[in-house]
Amino acid sequence: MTSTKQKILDTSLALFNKQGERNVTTNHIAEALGISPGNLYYHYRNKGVIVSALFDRYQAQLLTALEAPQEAMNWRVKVYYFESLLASMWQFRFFHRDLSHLLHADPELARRYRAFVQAVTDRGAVIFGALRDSGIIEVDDEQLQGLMVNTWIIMSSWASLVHGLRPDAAGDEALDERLMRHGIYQMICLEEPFLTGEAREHLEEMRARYRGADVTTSLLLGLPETAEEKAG
Amino acid sequence: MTSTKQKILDTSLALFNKQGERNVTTNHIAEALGISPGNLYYHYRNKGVIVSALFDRYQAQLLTALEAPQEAMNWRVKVYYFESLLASMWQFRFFHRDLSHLLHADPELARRYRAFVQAVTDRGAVIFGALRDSGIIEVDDEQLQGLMVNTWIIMSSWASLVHGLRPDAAGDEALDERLMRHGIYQMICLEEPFLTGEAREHLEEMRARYRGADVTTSLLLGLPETAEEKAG
DNA sequence: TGACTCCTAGAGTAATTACTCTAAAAATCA
DNA sequence: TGATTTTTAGAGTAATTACTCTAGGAGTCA
Repeated sequence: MTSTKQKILDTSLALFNKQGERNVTTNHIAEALGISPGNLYYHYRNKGVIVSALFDRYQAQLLTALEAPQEAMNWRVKVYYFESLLASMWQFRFFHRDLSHLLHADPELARRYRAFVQAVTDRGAVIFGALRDSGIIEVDDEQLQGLMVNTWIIMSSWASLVHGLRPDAAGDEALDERLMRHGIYQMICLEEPFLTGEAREHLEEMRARYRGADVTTSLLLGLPETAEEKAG
Repeated sequence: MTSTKQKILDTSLALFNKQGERNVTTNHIAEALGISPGNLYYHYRNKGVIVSALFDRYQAQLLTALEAPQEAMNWRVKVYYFESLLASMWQFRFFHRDLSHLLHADPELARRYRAFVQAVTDRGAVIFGALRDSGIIEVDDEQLQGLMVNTWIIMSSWASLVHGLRPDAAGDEALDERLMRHGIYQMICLEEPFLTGEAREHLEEMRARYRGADVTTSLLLGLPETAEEKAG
């Protein structure tokens, strides 16, 4: 028996992800829950604090996923990082999708977001450093820095990109999952040139595991991928 | 003497870039121009067609910038591509920043946007192919595909990223320019591992030319960069 | 039972905003 | 000049939407 307060967050998140924060009114949220608007406002005094509470969740989840590795780094641990990070960002994808508006509407959230990115890049640097120390990637300091920034961009934009190109994926869970995982594939492409040793040996295995389609852009652009689809 | 119709587009673009499409009402646009709302609606029957007209401009400009190279590819031409592409995207940065909402609000625009991305990736493939044929980069087909998708992500997200992290840059033209150019630096980081021959020899020169700061994340996160700034 | 607190309902409001309508000024043309 | 078309103004409207307010149910503890 989850509380009304929690259910409001869950439902808001689901609706925000599906329709975008701008298109979800507080009345919609209440209706989806079968409660009154007044009830909703009893628990959250305005829409902004719902968004803010969701950001709390998102932030906590992502920073946890970014905690420095306990054990020695290896290519399996690395993949685990990629996967859990992208999964969290996917779960709260409305946030990056509507980032510009959300930050504009709430300066305090904007401040917190910047601190959050700071924390993410700090922890990211630790992780990439560990990857280097473990001989998984071979990079100099400047390359590491560039790689990290680009990784953050890909990660934080992936859901938006997919949403813009494949709005039809909403509701199709299998396709949704496939598109999400292809984001990991793009992250693999990003670091592939720097892979060394054992990690490089497993490159093709990793690629195959996350590649969403034979032809990347077909998946992203929603073009037919197989001969049958083309025929049908 | 530019026509009112053109001036409406110019002003809308400026306001959209500065404040975000959602936060700019038709009345604001009219007021900024010193004309009446009625006048504005005489020229554009609703707000959507203004956005749509701006997309026309953006699309035309970007696809022109993506035309296949006439002459043989060399590293200078390549840099020219990067710079003119990112400049165009920067000029219309409101578009990618509010993409999710804009596409949601106008299914026809969404359709056109997808065709646009299709055209961009088609032309992008030609250009990256030319880079490979000219011996500037060394990549196999899969790497080329991954590189191109990642390049598009970085390019199309750069303005949003910057806006989220450095809202203070609005109004400071020098800083604005510097942040934009650092996007090119990130693109250089992206393809750096694949550079060969003469292009690689000019790598450091290129990096220095576009690098916005000694420490990348300082620029992005707005941290003090120099000893004086730290002291002050 | 009664008192007290938490939770809920739902009608209603104030503010915003995209957009309309009428009418008149300005430009164009016969 | 007069007729016609293009362009402009600006008051006004309908719809949306975040949010309020009052009143009452439901659980808890004396």
